[in-house]
Amino acid sequence: MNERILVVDDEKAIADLVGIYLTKEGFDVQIAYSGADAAKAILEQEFDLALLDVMLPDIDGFELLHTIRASHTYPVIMLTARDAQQDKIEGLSLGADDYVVKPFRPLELIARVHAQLRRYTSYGSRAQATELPTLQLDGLEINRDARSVTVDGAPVRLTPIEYSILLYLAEHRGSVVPVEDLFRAVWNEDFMPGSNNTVMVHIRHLREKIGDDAQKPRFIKNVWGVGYIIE
Amino acid sequence: MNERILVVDDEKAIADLVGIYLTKEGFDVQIAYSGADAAKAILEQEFDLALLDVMLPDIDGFELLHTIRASHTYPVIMLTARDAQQDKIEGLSLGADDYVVKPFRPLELIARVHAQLRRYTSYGSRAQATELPTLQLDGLEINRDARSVTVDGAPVRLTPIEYSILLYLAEHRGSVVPVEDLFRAVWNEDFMPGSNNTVMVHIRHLREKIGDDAQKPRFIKNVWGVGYIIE
DNA sequence: AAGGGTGCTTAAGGTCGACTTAATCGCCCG
DNA sequence: CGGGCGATTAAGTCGACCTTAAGCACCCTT
Repeated sequence: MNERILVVDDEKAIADLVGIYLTKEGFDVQIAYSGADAAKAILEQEFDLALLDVMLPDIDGFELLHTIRASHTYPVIMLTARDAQQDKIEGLSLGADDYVVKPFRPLELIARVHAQLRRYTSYGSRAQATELPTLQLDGLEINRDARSVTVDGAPVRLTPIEYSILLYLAEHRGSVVPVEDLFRAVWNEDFMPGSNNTVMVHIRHLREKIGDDAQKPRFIKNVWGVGYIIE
Repeated sequence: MNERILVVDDEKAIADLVGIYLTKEGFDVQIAYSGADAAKAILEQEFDLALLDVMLPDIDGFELLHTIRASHTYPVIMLTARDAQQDKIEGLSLGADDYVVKPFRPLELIARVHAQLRRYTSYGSRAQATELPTLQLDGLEINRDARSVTVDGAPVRLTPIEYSILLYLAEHRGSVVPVEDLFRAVWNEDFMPGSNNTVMVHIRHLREKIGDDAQKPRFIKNVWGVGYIIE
């Protein structure tokens, strides 16, 4: 059973985008485009985590937070806009388990969601679908907390983009990741002709650092015409 | 028998939220929305810990603290508003065991409650794992009680902000702390473009005082594009 | 076997973050 | 009211990192 996540944002584009990323992560996503819909969903359904936009036309996010807390203990992450008055934002985000400032990188949001679920499922009542802070595969080890990577025990220093690429591929190991998806997850921008090359150069640097030979790669393999995969 | 906790805050929303979080942790929670109610509860009931808002319409939080201390020894944690630099010192010197600045993360509050209860119950009937007042790592030693720091045994004098930064990094050792998180934790304000530089200057002073070279740091290491880490 | 598309490599340039230094602001205290 | 200390802001340098471009190698199709 996958974790169920409630996403609340009146901006359809943002809500849908977030929904897509979370779905790709293997979550069951429910989207509400208004505070009213969200309130209804909160009362009628069970979730493992909620993502609330602070600014809603009908109900503000803080009220929804209270609605949730009245009968549930699952983590709540608030989405706040950067422009609005900071004091108000702080007040509103009071009581949330975490909050993310818009615009955010998809990977950052995903990371925070995972972090909260880790804490919730390990301390809470639910059976643990243990999301470990360190990811291990073959001789490759990724520590999310420290953002560190080791290959056969030897530490490897990666740049932010290299790390993001590796993490995304590792978290989707066993699945082919289209270059387009990879680009959007890491850069949070639309894929353009030419972006392809950018990704490739980073892949190359990455492979160099983790000791991967493009001709006979141990970790990051290319799927011709589609993208990359870690098996 | 669960520990009993008294929560005092005139803002119903906040008090209720705190109550929910504590209940979820397994505590018996009693909430007072006014200083008068709180005073009554203090006299009539026994508690293991109290959370007091400093700003109350009718009675000052410090007065409640005195009321408690007149006949009880259980830990008291003060909730202070943003501007708290002065309140902090005053509250502590007046006998509060800890303070939490609003807005706070629920997890932080819970952690402090647990810490205080551990200390309190370890002196009482219940044997418990001791909460170490001093944090040690390599040659760095941080004494929370005395707010003092030594490097290889040599005392180092830090300003409040420097100390806060070091303490936060030390408490999260092994994890990369994003500059934004660090800023929010120390300043209790939202991160703005330009805050970055402020953090850096303090990091520089800090490194200077603890004998850290930015090029090859022993304690505070930088993770490019993200933040800082003590390993 | 040839050709077009795709992936790999290399190198150069531009950008951005980290560090440093120094000047200014604000506050407490004498 | 001025001195001193700490906090903040500004400006400048340096180096790491990212992007872009171009040529080469490889794969797949016909």
